[in-house]
Amino acid sequence: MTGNPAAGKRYTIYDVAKEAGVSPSTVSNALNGTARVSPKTQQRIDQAIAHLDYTPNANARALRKTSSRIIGVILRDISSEYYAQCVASILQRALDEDYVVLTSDAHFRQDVMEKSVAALVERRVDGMMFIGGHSDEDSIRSVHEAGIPLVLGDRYLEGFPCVQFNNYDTMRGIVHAFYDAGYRRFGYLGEMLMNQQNLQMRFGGFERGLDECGISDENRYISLTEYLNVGKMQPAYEQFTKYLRATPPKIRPQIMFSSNDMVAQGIISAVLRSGLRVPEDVAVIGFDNISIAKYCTPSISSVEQDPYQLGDACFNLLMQQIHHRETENIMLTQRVAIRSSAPLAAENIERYGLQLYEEE
Amino acid sequence: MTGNPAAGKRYTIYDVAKEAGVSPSTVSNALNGTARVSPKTQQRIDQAIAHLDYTPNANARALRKTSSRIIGVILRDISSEYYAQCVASILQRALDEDYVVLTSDAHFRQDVMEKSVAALVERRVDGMMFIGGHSDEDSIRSVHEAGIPLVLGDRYLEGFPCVQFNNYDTMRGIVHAFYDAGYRRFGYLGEMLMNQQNLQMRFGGFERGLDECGISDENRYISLTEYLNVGKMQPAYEQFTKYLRATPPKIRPQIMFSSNDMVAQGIISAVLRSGLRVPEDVAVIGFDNISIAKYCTPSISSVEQDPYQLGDACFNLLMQQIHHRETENIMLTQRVAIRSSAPLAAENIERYGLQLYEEE
DNA sequence: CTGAAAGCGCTAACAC
DNA sequence: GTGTTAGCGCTTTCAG
Repeated sequence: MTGNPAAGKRYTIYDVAKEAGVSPSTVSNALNGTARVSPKTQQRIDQAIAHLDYTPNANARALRKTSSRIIGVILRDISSEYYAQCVASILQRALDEDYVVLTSDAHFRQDVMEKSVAALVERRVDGMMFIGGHSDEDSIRSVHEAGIPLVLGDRYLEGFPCVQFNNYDTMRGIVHAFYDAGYRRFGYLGEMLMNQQNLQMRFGGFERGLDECGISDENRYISLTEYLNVGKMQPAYEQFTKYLRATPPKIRPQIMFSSNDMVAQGIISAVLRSGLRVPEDVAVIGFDNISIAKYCTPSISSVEQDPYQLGDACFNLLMQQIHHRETENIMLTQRVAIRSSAPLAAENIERYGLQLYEEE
Repeated sequence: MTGNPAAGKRYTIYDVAKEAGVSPSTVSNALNGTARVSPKTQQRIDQAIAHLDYTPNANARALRKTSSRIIGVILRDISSEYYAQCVASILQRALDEDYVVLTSDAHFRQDVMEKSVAALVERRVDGMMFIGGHSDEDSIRSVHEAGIPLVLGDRYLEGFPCVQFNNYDTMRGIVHAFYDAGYRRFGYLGEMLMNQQNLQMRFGGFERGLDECGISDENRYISLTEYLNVGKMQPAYEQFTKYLRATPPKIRPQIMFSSNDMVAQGIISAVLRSGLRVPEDVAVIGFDNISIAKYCTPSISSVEQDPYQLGDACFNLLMQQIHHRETENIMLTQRVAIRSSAPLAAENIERYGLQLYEEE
């Protein structure tokens, strides 16, 4: 709090050393615990630091050391509750471990992704996390080739450390569970799969389940639309409204699966505003279990995949990578939240090895 | 793409200089456009850079220059769609302007806030943004005293550059509008106001409106609860369910105002699950206009305050601060999205100078 | 336990 | 147009 130098200008370790009557290296040692410092000296240094309101310059430190203690996080799209919560957990872990986080949002664009990656490389981040990515393999490979530790979150790419959810098994199990409960016509509405590996797994599990249950093509309504990559509810709403209008009741799916809760809500909305009922006419199940899902009318059945757990696991894995420890990919377990939009008995869920999400 | 040095180790400007047969300063000039470089030399340098896959070290640059081209963003709580979207717009602007963003989430805690601020100061950020803060005046003042440019977003603090929304006028106007439409008993459910200036303004405008309309105390139901600072829907739901059970119909509010859409949905949920109707028995109006609001059943009337506009304005203001230009505080205009949970004729809204949010 | 000196990678004077 | 050199603030040998 003592008078600072001109704006921007701050005191250096030399100023502290002079004030404390020791050498800069001793101050450095005291600051970092690099070598023992006598209690007396320590105290004088502490006083000087407090007196000058000295703050070490982390950029200078990063320049000198091999590590910057910066990690970079690149998201496919930060502007959803789900990924925001994931980031929140990463930020917390980082703060605890004295890392600082450079965040970047590619919002689905390859060029933005490349520029973001370049910026992080220039800052000499100690490691990077790619969360929920999309058609950006080149960027990832280039980071890897530059020798920068990296981790992929909520996706999988051969040869890279990953944290994934068990999308395939979950979807497959849910299909079986609803089949057992008497459902015979199934629908899916979601984004184009393209390079989104997590969505591919979901859809793969879905189809596998249908195959195993002997559901024929005419009893499947499948719509993968690129519009959903941008907006969520509006396109889902419009698309499904149109579909309902054009399709006789006997043909339309008894249950709709969707790629996230926003899309699910769009579908529900379409059903209700078309004068039909959820779940009696069409049941709907979402993904992500966003916080509002429980309170919607009807409440939305959803697949929960804990974003905090995701962030946490990514952080752990990245730390291991940075410290050159052996790592194994992490598979996190999704849980099924059964609510009004697609009701089901708990035992139906658990029979297929799925975990039930219990409301608090 | 040529073989990199050992992991982490990268080529320097000297390597590029040697490869191109020029001096480091020429490379620097070529890189930064600091001085004219002959086309031939430029080309040789470009080749060398490409050949070595050279990336400048931004930390070294930051050490040497007066600016780090890092900005710090500290959020009260990043884990909501609203603030995530605000961050998204900041990230985009930053990328365009060649800044890099260190993000921090205080999640309402003073100690976390302090540690975050310290970390950003160590990195010598060129400026900081405090978005949606809370009881952290000391941190802000200390940053200011350290001579670091800063901006406050979605809040106001005397003496600091701020970007705010017109909370007071909006709330006041809405009260009048609903009064005109015949409503006589008003309620408010939200977080404790404490140091949250934006909430204080909202509540202040609310009370002012009621006073002007001559609404007596017994026709006001006001609940400011600290539980809402943590969860949103669950506590709102529980609280309002309890309230409804304990309160005779003639006394309960005809319209409930709430501090955000999550709370609004909690209230709506409580009303519906108590066997009452929205809006016939209790109308409900939220805040933030999150993307799902339009698609809930009933759709939620809400006050829209564009998070992208907020982020953008904060970024602009911070740039001005950094470049020592004169700045004026920015007041952004909220818009009222009228939907089923609290219907109202458009002219009622516009009569009080409020802007109507038109659905796309 | 403490100090002197070199150097991390870059830019900015200032020569040429 | 280009090169030489010093130094940003720190850590790290290596002596003492």
